[in-house]
Amino acid sequence: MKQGRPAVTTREELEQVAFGLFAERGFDATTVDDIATAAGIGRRTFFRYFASKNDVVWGDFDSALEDLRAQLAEVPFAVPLMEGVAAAVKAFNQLPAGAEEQHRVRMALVLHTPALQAHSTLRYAGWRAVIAEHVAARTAAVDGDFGPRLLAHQVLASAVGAYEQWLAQPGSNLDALLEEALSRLAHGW
Amino acid sequence: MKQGRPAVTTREELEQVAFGLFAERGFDATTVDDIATAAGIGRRTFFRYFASKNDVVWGDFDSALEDLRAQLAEVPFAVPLMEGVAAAVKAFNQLPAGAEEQHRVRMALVLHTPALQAHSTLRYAGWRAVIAEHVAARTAAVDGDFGPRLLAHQVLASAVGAYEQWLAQPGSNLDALLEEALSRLAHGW
DNA sequence: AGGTATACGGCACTCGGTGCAACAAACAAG
DNA sequence: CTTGTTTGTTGCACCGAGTGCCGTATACCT
Repeated sequence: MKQGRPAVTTREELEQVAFGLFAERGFDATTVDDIATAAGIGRRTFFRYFASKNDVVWGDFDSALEDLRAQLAEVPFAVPLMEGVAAAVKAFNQLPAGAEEQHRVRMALVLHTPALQAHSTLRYAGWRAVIAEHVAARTAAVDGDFGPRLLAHQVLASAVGAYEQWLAQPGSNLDALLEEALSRLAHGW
Repeated sequence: MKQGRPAVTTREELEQVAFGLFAERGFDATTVDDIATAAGIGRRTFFRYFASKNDVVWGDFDSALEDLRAQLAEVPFAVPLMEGVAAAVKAFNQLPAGAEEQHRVRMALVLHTPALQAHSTLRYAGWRAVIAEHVAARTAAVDGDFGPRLLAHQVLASAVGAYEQWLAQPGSNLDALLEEALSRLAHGW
């Protein structure tokens, strides 16, 4: 069944290697060549695993998005819109115990490195689309309506704001920050 | 008094040339060489006028930010926070009659071109900083407080959402969309 | 043993961006 | 008019990300 030459490494392994280098010399000072060499693969091969150097930092964000989509779909229809969204967003950002430190490093990279800050917008678009889709489905919005898109923007802004605060304040509680940010929003919806 | 070799062109002129090419072939298919050649300058010179190809699209955003800052500073202390912010944001996005079409083109580029979407985040950071600074000043927040940063994120999200809607719906009213988006937020603050 | 599917990775190229150094054009002072 | 100073232009060489092409390597299957 399993035909073809076996892959010589994995995204996870490359991620490990790359994060090591990023921690050492910083994201910008690490070239794709550095990563490839450190991982013992060809530079060209690196780009088979990740579409760009930026994408390394995001792990498999796409499957995480699928989880979010599933989370949202499971929310009972009786639950008020914002309540369900807030619950799903918080669940989305719940980390398995022990992964906290790693997640801090990852998010610090994303939020404090200009190149990654910029790139993040493209990833956020997919995230917003999941939220907007859910909102549209739950509010009987017609295509092109303002509501879903706007709410998705505002929810994302709340989440990013919460993350910034979480990173800026060591020891703070991400879940509580998300709750605070999203409950502010809820008043308007 | 006016010493030195005179500049051979201006940012505005380069902007004109560049927008012409962008309209013709699209942003990505236009190289910096194309712009420089079309403007009759050297490629290296282009980068004396704009730090990057992306920045061409933003005109002199920095001075616009200064206007926003001034707008906010002028808001009487008696005016409720969100009311003042909303007024300033709407004023910031008020266009001189006739400039509407040009502004649509500019914003469509920013919001619909991946490379520019990504870059926009870096510009937005400055914009958010202006808002956050104002909010901090008007709410007696101490440094590191969550409020100002979060509100800035949410206000920006509202504005971007409004712009997206404005672009998606020909004939829609940007000011009204901003009003709607920001009034939603106001309930939580 | 031969075929096929899949992954690796070198090569050459494009494009954005930068540091450096030479050159050009203005004005001012002698 | 010449010389110096200031400021702007531009070519050159280089770096790094990203891509298309293509030959090669390594698995499994018949």
